Amino acid sequence: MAHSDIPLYLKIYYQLREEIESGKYKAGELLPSEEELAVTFQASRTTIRNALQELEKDNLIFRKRGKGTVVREPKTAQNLNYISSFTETLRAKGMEVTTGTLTVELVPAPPKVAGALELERGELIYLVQRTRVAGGSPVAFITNYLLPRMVPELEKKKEGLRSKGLYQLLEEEYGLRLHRAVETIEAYMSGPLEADLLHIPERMPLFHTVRVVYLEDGTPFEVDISIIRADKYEYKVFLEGRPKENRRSLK
Amino acid sequence: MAHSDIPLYLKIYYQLREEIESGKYKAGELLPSEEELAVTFQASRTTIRNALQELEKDNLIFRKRGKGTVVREPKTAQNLNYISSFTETLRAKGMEVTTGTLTVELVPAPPKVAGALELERGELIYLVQRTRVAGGSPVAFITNYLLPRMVPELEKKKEGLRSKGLYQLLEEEYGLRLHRAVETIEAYMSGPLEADLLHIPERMPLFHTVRVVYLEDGTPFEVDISIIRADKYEYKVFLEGRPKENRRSLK
DNA sequence: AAGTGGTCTAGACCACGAA
DNA sequence: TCGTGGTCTAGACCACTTA
Repeated sequence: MAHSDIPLYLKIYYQLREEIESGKYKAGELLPSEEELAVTFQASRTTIRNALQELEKDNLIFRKRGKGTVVREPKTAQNLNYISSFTETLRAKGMEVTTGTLTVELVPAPPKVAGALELERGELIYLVQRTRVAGGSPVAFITNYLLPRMVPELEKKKEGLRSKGLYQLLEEEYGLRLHRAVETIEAYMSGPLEADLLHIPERMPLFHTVRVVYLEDGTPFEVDISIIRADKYEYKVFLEGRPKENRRSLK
Repeated sequence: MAHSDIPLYLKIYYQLREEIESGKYKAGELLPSEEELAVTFQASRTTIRNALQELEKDNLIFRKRGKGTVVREPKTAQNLNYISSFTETLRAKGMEVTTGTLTVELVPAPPKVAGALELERGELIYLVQRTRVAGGSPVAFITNYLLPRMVPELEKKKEGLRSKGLYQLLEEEYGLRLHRAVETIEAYMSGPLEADLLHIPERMPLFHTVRVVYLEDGTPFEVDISIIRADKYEYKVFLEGRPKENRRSLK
């Protein structure tokens, strides 16, 4: 009698999420009190609170002491900024994305990349370069540098990169968990090189992004440099709250 | 003998944070086990876990079952994306920012803005337009639309906008708490209008951003439309984790 | 005054990682 | 096998909101 390994509080979380999303509890309304939920789910209040905490992380609810647990307007229950590849982002919008050119090779790390990834000068690193095609025309030229010790024999997985996003492959094939990333976005105009790579005229607006990705333990792991046609793409950034004051207790 | 109203778990959180930041526990090292901390702080393990959870939210630690609680590399303990004004962002980088032109007026809401702010067509709304100047030249033209019922008599605070960022004024003068925002970033080239507003040639790369800001209860409250010289500015985006799978229990 | 979420305790058993 | 964090219980008192 497989009683599933999912912790109780997560099961409760899923069910409540479903009920909120299905409209059983509407925006602005109160959820049943923690005490009531504890009875209906046959769980302790602590477990209920654990489930509610997950819903709060998802921004589906917020809580008012003395009042109750309020269902949020779905409009602001947006996702945060996740580490997604260009391909994943476009596909999530329903666009079809294919790969044009694709190369995978081991090269000495360029100085800037070596700095970001904490390497010695000239250490070998995987270089992946791809053209991404959407709607029949190239829309982005993407360069990735990856630490070889984390992705051994990457060149053998080359064909996987045609269909999957890079990050999906890193997760599925190497079990890597990406934790954080910092991305810098600039805009500039195409020159002769970009015109050639993306088959566009010169003096077209382009995004130039540099992203450094870190693993759970803080190791910098990958550098992603993308050149993207600005007339075919827009960035969405989700912002949350105001900068924290550095509160200190007065004693 | 004021024994302070701060909950015990927060006091423990502050102390541990201090000890991490002061270097008592170094990156990569383990914190004492929850059991040990419970003894030294004379608190239950639940309370200790509450404190550690706060540290985890701050990205100062992460936990490994069977192993212990690990102090993170400070490098990835970066801030997330907060709702900051253009001015605040530039000032945080140490740049001096002043205001060029500045207008505040009540106008009928344009259709797109009325849609984003859930207004009736033609309802009146505050329109704030400013030129931001850095290093002697205009770098951005910023347009804000704000709900009048939330910021009564905004025109009287006009001069405050010369020195402060808009969001700082909203907090300090109106006690508004900004909760979430969604920003869309595009790049395009200057035409005659932009050339005039920012004193630049045509066909220069520009950022065009549209931001909708929501309050805690989910009310859309403000629309910010900015045009920024791309040769003077870059965006930094902090990304966190991978998109959640939509796991469902199988029973 | 009654009901809500916030904090806290003292225990228990489990799953995982390392020795 | 042992120590770690993860889950869970049953109870308690407090702070805040609303009536």
